[in-house]
Amino acid sequence: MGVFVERGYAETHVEEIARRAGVAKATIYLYYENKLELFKAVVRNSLVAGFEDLSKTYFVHNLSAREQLTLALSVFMERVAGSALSGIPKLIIAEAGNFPEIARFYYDEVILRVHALLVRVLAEGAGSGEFRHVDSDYVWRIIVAPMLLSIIWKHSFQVFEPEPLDFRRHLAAQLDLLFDGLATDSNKATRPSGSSSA
Amino acid sequence: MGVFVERGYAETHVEEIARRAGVAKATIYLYYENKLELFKAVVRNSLVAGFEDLSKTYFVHNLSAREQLTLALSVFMERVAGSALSGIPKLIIAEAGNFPEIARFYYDEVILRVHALLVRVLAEGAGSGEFRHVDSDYVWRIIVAPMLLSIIWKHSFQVFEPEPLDFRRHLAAQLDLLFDGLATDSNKATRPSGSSSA
Amino acid sequence: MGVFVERGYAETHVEEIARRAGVAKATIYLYYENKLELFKAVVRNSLVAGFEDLSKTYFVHNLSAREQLTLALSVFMERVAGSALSGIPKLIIAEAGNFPEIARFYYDEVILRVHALLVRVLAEGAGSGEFRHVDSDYVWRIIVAPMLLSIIWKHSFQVFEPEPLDFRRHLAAQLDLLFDGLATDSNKATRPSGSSSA
Amino acid sequence: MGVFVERGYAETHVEEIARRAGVAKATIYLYYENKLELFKAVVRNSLVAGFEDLSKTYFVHNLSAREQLTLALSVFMERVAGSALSGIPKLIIAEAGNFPEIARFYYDEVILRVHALLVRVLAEGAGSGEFRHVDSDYVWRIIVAPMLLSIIWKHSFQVFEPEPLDFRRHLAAQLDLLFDGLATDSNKATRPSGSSSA
DNA sequence: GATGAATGAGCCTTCATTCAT
DNA sequence: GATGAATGAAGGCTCATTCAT
Repeated sequence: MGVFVERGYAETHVEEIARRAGVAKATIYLYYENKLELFKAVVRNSLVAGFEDLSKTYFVHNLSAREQLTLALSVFMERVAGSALSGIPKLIIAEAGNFPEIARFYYDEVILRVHALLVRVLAEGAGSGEFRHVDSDYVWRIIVAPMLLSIIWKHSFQVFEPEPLDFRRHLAAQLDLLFDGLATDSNKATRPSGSSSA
Repeated sequence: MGVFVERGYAETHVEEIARRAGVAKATIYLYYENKLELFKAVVRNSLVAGFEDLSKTYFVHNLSAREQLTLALSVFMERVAGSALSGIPKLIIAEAGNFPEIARFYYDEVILRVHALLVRVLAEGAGSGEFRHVDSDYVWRIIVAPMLLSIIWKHSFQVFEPEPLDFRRHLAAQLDLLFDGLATDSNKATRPSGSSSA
Repeated sequence: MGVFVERGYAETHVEEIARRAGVAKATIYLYYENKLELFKAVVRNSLVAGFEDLSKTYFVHNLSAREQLTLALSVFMERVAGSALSGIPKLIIAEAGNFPEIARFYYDEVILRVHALLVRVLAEGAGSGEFRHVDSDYVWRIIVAPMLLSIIWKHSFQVFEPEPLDFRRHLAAQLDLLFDGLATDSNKATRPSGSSSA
Repeated sequence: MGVFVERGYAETHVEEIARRAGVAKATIYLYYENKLELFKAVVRNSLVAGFEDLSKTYFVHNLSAREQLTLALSVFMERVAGSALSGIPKLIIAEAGNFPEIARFYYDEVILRVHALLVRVLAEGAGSGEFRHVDSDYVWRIIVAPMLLSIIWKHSFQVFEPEPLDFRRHLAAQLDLLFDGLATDSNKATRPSGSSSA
């Protein structure tokens, strides 16, 4: 799968895939109808692998909303951003124009789930008083964004930097900001529905 | 430029570029040595256009750090994400593997500047007491991330949604979170250097 | 004309011809219908120039056959082999396959004349007792051959040699051999019609 | 190989080569990197074939210099001039300007060998008293010239003549002239080292 | 008369795909 | 089941030629 991620669909030749698989080019066609199906299979399999990997960890309960959010992001960071799976999103982004079907697949299988998950956690947090009420249909993307950026960074700009991006520090920075914001207390917006300040 | 953004480099045929330009294929080669040079020129020109567009607006002074940050993100949102320029970053991300030279160009011309700008504003904010002290070398990416995501969303997943992403609402959600964080006051982390605690 | 000789017809571009002529490419087409006509004109003109050049010298009379032969070869050597005209034969040889019309032209204008000239001189020499009777329809080519070779050498292999071919020495070697042969007298073939043996 | 000889490199299209070989154009590229390599291979192979063909015959010993010379020229005439191999020299001459590398190859592999061979035979002949002492560094080309001319004639001008060139007669004419010269005995140059005439 | 700009036609080359073995 | 060999289809690029200015 690495080849697809590095070079993109068009620049990835069936011959090279075969070589890396240690078989002849023609052999590929015994298992896949054509290059596009091969590509889809690769994406699908990686996605499945990703799901299984993620699900191993996430079925834990009795966590506060904050803990859930922290856990979700941490898990993603470790299992996806830090692994070979990180290539998938990058690939989807790059090829969405040429293969809407694949983008759709990813949208249905990944994006909608992430969306649902985050909206639920935000709602739980708001319900429990942990979180402020926010525009969750938009906020969820703000939360996801740094994850995505870390992946893109890794695949596209890492090479130009002296040191690799420290995923833990990246995550810490996000969580710090995410929960507490950038402003100092005296500079916070005055919110009528301030919590238990009284 | 649209074709390159939609289809990527490989799937964009010189013939189509020529057709859209209303000239014959050979004519393209009067102005560009080859397809790659054409591609680079397109990216470069768009980037230049982007810079000029941005710089028209950003030379404003006597703004608080918060106002600067808000302004920077707003301007980007309007001038880049909301315009045809949004295709550039998407394109760079997709083709970085095949054309490191272009990725490098973008890194030097865009990313480093954005980095410098944000780090400076963060420092100013921290100096003036507006902002908390944060890990600015990592935080700057967290701030940029939602901008990037909005672009990617637009180019890769917008089509699958009933309504287009509302850039203003997206920005508002980010700013809300960015400055104030998600946690309610009583759930903030206790920070030793908490400001108005006294 | 140099370009045609060096590169051949196909590799000689109208653009370069124009550049060397100090005009624009389109200007060429004001004077020549197309590239082929231009090529023919170049060949024709060079040939005409060659003829005029040669004829200036050759109208001398009262020479013995041997003197005539010597003169003819000398003149050719100086006026053709040693000049830019040498390119013509090389060019004809190279392009005869693609442009039989040109080869024919050369055959009619040059080869047949040379043939006639040499056959006549050989006949005169035989008549006067200067030369042996030889198979003049074939011998004439043997006489021409070294001339041609000197031209080919110059255009195709000269570059690989430390010193340029010395045309005078080349001619001297030919004349020496041509008149006296290689064998020592005692090794000559015994010819019944030996000349002044009686 | 015929196509290259007839049309030259530029006018020989890979498609036609493929057609003559009874395969598809793309098949050619399975065996040759590109058109130039194909061309080189054709030349090289023909040359190799030529060498093998020649060497089969020439390892004969105990021959007088005259016999050696006669044999060499006869063999060349039969094996090269009279065969398809005759195309090679014509091709080299035509394309030397565009592909110096190939001309060099031919120079090294063929010309230098021929040169060495002839110079040696001339020296042997002079040593044994069979031949006069001549300027062998120039004379060798005079000897080769008619061979070359016969080839060129065949490929470029044969078509315009009613009868094909008779190689045997051509060779006979050359040998006749080569050994005995053109002049009758009484018209020979008076050479001090005249042999045993007395 | 001269030319800058434009192009149609064509060739080399690549690569996903097929198929006989 | 695997593959070596072959190819159809397509794209990048070149260049002789045209034409409005």
